[in-house]
Amino acid sequence: MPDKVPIAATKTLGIKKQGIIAYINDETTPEGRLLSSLSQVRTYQTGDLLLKEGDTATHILDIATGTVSVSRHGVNGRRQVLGFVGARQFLGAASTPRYPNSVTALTSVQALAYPKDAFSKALDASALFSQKFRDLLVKIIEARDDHIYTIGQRVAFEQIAAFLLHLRIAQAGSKMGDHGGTLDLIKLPMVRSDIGDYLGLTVETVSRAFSQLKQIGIIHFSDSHECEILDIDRLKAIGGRDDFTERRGAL
Amino acid sequence: MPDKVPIAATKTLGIKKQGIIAYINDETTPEGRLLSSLSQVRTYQTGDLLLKEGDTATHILDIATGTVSVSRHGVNGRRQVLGFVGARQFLGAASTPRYPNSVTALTSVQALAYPKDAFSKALDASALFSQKFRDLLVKIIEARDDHIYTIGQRVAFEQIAAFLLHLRIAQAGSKMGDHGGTLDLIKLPMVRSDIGDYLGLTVETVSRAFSQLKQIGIIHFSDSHECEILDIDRLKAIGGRDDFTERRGAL
DNA sequence: CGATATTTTGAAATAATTCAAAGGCAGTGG
DNA sequence: CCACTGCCTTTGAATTATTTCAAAATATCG
Repeated sequence: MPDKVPIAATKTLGIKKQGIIAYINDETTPEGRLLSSLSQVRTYQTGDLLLKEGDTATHILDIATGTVSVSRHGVNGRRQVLGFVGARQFLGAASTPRYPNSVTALTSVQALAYPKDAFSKALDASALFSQKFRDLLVKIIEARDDHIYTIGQRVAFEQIAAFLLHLRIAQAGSKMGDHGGTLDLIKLPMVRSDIGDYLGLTVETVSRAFSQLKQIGIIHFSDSHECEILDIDRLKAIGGRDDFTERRGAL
Repeated sequence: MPDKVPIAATKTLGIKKQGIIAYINDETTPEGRLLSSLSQVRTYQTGDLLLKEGDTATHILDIATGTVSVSRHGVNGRRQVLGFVGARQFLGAASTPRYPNSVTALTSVQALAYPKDAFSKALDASALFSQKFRDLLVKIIEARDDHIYTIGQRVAFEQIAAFLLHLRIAQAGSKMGDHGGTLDLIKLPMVRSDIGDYLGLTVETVSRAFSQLKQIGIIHFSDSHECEILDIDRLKAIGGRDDFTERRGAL
């Protein structure tokens, strides 16, 4: 019986539970099982490129552990970071034959790679999987809309506050079922220039905004990649869009 | 035989061909036909609200004629326009029970309203419809990414150029099969403050950017809502992100 | 045609960038 | 183990893009 289990599935048994695709994929259909068996585990180091904009789109990636940035490069050295993607989020959906964005590892990363064709077939084979995947896409759109609102309507100061609130929710989500606690200790795996490119600001402005929030006692940094929220209410007053509902999935 | 055709379908026969949903909906399935028959035509005047953020999400709207803006309102009078949506684009997808955005008519508008439940069922019933709809969602994400890049990385001057290029492609798309010509005569159904709220700029800055482009001979306005592109190459040099592939669908 | 809203332009104020430099932290090799 | 190197972060001062405030010109609507 062990020899009937596909190699990839065996290898990935531990990690699979962490991927959002594995979570929503319907393994009651033959295509669903096939998709599951065809996935491969890929590991990356900090700084590695998982996907490169312009490359032929062959796989859907499902982040199991670690964090990546999704970005797009302009002609003159400009770069826009479109999002930071962590566990239980996926990457690689494209309407064209090529990836529109680059994906870079901010930490060491374990990802599951699903071949695009098998992925499509599994979606076609299961209305439920299709439905859940569609829901993830809609949530990505809603997250992009939040981002657009932040960049378009808020000043630097508020953008940073909104960014922290956003990370807070994202990290609360990935901790679901965990030993609770530490909701207000935010990990920032990205460097300041990533944050700047995410918000359309310079590193200096990002740094100044953090300093401002520190100075008025709203946040505290033990080191520059770990932020403690001291006054969540005031932080929400500055950067809150009402609530920030939890959103999952990312592109 | 005529009495077997559903009333709504009869009434909407002329208009249906123009909606993107009718275009991609698979009427070979019973649910597909049902969806088609359940749609109703709605007409709006300039300024009317088609959907209001926070209202219960009951329908998917498919714009047949006219243009609308999709926007989100902040607490302190701020407003972010997320997109301008014209013929052959749809609205109303939401991951929550309520619409996340408001939709306002910029011109008189004819739209087809599909009940959400019937819409979901039709998607479940047809893998092809589901696939095409998924593709529209991915294209919306890609359009949002273009928008984020524009707001985050470009200066006012370039944003306006990019905006014009974007409209140009959108309008070229909706003219497909038309008597050709006039690709470089851009209609601007929205007012300057809509453009400002779309790009995160003030009306004054928008106006100044247009004036700048006029002065260097790149564009010309016959009236403030009709822009002629005189030098497309220079416009692309300023606001072009490489290409701007044609994108369809919108949220 | 008059009244109202939109667009444009100007001048002053401000937020953010650019340029510049110092301080902190991590990794490498003597 | 410490010092050196390189990168990241922070802070300061000058510059610039955009906003704000204000008013005139133009278009729109009843």
